Amino acid sequence: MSKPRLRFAPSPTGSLHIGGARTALFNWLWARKSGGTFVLRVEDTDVARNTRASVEAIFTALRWLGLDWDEGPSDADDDGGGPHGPYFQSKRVALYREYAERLVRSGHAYRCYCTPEDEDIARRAEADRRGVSVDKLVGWSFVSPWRDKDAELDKPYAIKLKAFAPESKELIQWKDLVLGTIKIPANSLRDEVLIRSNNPMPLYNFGCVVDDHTMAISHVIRGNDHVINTPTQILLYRALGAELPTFGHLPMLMKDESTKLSKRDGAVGVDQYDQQGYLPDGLLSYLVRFGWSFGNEELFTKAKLVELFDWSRVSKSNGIYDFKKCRVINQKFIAKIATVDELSKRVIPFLAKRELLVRDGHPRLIDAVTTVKHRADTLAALADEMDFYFRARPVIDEAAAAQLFKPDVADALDALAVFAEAAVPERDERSSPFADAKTALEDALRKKLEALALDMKVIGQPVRLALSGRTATPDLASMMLVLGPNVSALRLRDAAQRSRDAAAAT
RNA sequence: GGUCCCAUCGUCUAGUGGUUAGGACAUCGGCCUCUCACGUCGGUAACACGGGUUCAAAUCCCGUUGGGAUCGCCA
Repeated sequence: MSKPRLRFAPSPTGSLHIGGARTALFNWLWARKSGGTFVLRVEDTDVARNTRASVEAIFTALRWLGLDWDEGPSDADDDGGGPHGPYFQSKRVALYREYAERLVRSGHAYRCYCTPEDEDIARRAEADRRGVSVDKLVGWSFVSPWRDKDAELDKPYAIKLKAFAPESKELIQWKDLVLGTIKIPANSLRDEVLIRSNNPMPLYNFGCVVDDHTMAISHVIRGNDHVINTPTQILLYRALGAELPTFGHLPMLMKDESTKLSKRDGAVGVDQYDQQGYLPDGLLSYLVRFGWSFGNEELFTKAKLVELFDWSRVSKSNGIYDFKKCRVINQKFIAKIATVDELSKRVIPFLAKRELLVRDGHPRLIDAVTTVKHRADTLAALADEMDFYFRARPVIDEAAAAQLFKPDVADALDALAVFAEAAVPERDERSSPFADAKTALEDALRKKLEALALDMKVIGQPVRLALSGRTATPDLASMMLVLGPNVSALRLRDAAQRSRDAAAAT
């Protein structure tokens, strides 16, 4: 048994949709789990809707997610040159033509000289006959008069598959990896156009099968909306005399119980998650739950996913996409799974957006992240929590300052500035673990307050505001530690000064 | 309407003939506490309905209801 080959075959009509990302993930997971191959193929046959920018966006999104492909384009201009290329359908038109003609010769397909206009006329006639409007005409399909003729006229023609079989009692069936055995009556199928009369691009089902066949794809894993395409594709495989791949249809992502998730429903583009500061594995942890679960665990690294993934745990029912829950998962991922090191690297661009130029390896970066990682649900929020550490002067919450910086706390703030200079250690990479240093400083601070006859409940908020400019931050000792003795003292003295000035103002 | 698929707390789910139907998120309340978080303890909350099969059904079968997909010379 040869190694599985799976593929993700997006159509470049926009940025990568989270539904597409979910599909890509499942294909990628099984390829990695099984030691198989993950192929990326671009289904760019809809010239009117495809854009170069979309191709780039999809590649960027896939790379950001870490879903690397073994075969496929290397970028929008370069086909990559894998063993089964090209990987852009637009570059494979000769192949489709060749296969279509072969099907005509073998009698599985035929040349249909009806024009789309002919079909349209027939459609209207049928609608009139039934007394309904054309857009209400369902369950009707055009039957071509050319179906059983072997004509070769000097006119444009479409190539159609002979699938329409009203008298057939046959059931087309397959064992779906997710859904189990599915049986569909052969006579419910239509004669599908394989290649148009006026356009060399193949239609979806045909291009898909020719490519999956020639690319030796063994597992076709896709959304549930493709179940209905499967029987036609099976017919195509048969006509080609090709072996059937294993099909698997994943449940859909819904907006609510009765609406499919659409572009207007908020953040549905993977790029938006990147911009908002989600972690790739955080997003993936949420997405993987649409179809797969592992007990009550909901936080997974890719490595863990590859280890745990199995088809037997894939579910059949649609799921409602919950943006809030997605955010919560990301928050937990930041707090519990992501390493401080990774977060430090990833938060830098988000600090830069706030004009805080912190370089990787900055001595306080790791400590700073340590103090706030359980307080943020995105990297953007993380950067916000860390903002005051890296600003020359904290941005003071003036409303809070008016309440907290009163003359009666000035002496206390000055005293604590002295304390900071004496008791807060300079930290570097060789320092003791942050938690230990924090505990030690906490004790010292407590003793100091006792000696000064100050109540933490009273002086806590003024100190917090002095150090950070804010009223909600990590604990005092942690902040002093990250800021260091000199900056801590400086900020406390500034606050003491303001407190005295407040007396003059009133 | 035809064809196909699906159905456990608000949401995601565990459950594969015998469970007080479990968890997570959300929600509500307590604790912790220098603030906000985090953490922690506890509460509310579900097998869509109706028939079978069986000593026993959330689990198997049938039907009903509800929901989804699809019915293009789109993908």
